[in-house]
Amino acid sequence: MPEATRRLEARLSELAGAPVELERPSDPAHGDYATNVALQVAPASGKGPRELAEELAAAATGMAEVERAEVAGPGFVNLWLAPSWFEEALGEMLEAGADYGCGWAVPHERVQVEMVSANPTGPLTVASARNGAIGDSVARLLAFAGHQVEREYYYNDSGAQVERFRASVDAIRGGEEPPEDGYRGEYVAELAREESDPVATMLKQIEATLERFRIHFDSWALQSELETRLPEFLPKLDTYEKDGALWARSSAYGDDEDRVLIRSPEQGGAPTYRAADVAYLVDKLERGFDRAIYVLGADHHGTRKWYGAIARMLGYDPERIEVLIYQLVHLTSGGRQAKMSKRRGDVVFLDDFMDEVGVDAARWYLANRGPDQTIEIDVDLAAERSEKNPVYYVQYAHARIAGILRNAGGAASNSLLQGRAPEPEERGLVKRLAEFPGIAAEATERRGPQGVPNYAIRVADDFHRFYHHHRVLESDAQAFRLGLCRATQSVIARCLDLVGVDAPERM
RNA sequence: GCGCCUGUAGCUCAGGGGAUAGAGCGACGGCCUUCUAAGCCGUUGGUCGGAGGUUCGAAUCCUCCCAGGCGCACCA
Repeated sequence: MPEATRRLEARLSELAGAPVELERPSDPAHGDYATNVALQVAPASGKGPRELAEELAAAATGMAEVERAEVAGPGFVNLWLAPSWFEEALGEMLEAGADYGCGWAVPHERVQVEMVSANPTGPLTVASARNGAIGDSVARLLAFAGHQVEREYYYNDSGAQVERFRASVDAIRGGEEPPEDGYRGEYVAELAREESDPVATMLKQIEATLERFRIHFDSWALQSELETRLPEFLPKLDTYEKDGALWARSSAYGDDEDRVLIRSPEQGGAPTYRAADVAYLVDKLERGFDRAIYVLGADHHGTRKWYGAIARMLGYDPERIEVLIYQLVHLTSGGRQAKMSKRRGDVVFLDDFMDEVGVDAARWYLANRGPDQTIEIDVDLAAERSEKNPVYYVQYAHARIAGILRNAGGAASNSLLQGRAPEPEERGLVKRLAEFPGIAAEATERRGPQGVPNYAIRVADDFHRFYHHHRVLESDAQAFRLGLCRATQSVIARCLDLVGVDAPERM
């Protein structure tokens, strides 16, 4: 929020005796900013809301940033901003440049975001892609907010699934069919033709796919390695034996049920995945992360409370553990639906999806929707490289601005109106850009990136409208409009970057 | 049966207490000798699943009901 707005809010808050949050009304007839504070405070003050609103409006009229103030409806105060507000706000953005809206978080934390973490038993699917798109965008938002962020991939290289996978490859190598509960598909046959360890090959392939998807991992954690540290942690847990197995009494610490840590002898006596979870959680926290975020698909939501429970059991502050759940993804093409399951032939792999729609559209469509929504992506629309596709609409605004700036050569850009009143399209655009820090902060705190791309569409709307109505170069307002272009370009580039989409100079 | 998520325009979805509920796609109609028409402008289209409740004010918060998705392993 611009400093000028903060000043306004502070002074109005003092007058009203309650915190004022200026909001942007949807109807332009209601001014540039509005506040409902009179409605909220009136019951306690003994005055009528209209009367209070009148007092606030009268006081606001005298403020330098305010051109005009009105009372409307049951007691809203509507404000129209003075030219000086637009100059100051744009000036702030230009001064901040690419850093506009960053670094607001206090205190800065060390945060680990663990994401994707798919078993290395097959290529990544679109379901894992949503995990990555959300996790990576949240990581980017956290870093933008000022936190120190590390991305980690945790892979299971020692459980029953991996053994089944290896057995399937070995079977084909021996000229047999994979076992009934094994893995099939083209990629299994391909791995069987190579000599290398299929798990290692899969991991390499997964990393390459993720790099292509623009997710870079700082570290990779192995389940087998963490399991070796179990003897260190098991005695610290609240456990009991039942039916020959060792159980964690997690239900006493907020989990829905108790979980088996060590299988009974009849089941092989090996540690479960849950046991490795314990070692991993301690490992994360002991490595010094203030916060550890797990990104899990809805099919794992049953274990959501487990992580907090073991933190509590081991005496750590459970607030340091966060579990982000996202719902499933369906793809449609020509009205038909593809279901994703790694063991069947009709899966949609992330690489195929990127081939089909491009990396930009893939990232866009997977970050575009709230994590709580089960989403359906129309592959045909996502693949369309045209005006129908919002991702290109936004990129086009960026490229258009790049074109103007190229044509401008080194012409001066600033935030000075030189006594001119800003045009409606200029007002709209500056106000829109002023929303950006709030949008980024809200997306970060909600751990949901979807607000960013949706906001970027609004910025592109406002820019295209401004562009259509006003000339930038060789106009009387050239320097101001070039400044506006620069600020817009930088906000669009940042929005796209936060969801892992490129901002092209030309299209 | 229990738990989590969801139900908003024909379709896919924004919307996390405010004024007349928005966008994209779809459908229909205008605008290119001017910095990129991947653009702009307009029309069409909604009992916000239902019923109660809280509030000056509810798509938004609470309760119940209905419908759908996902879980409820000594798989992960």
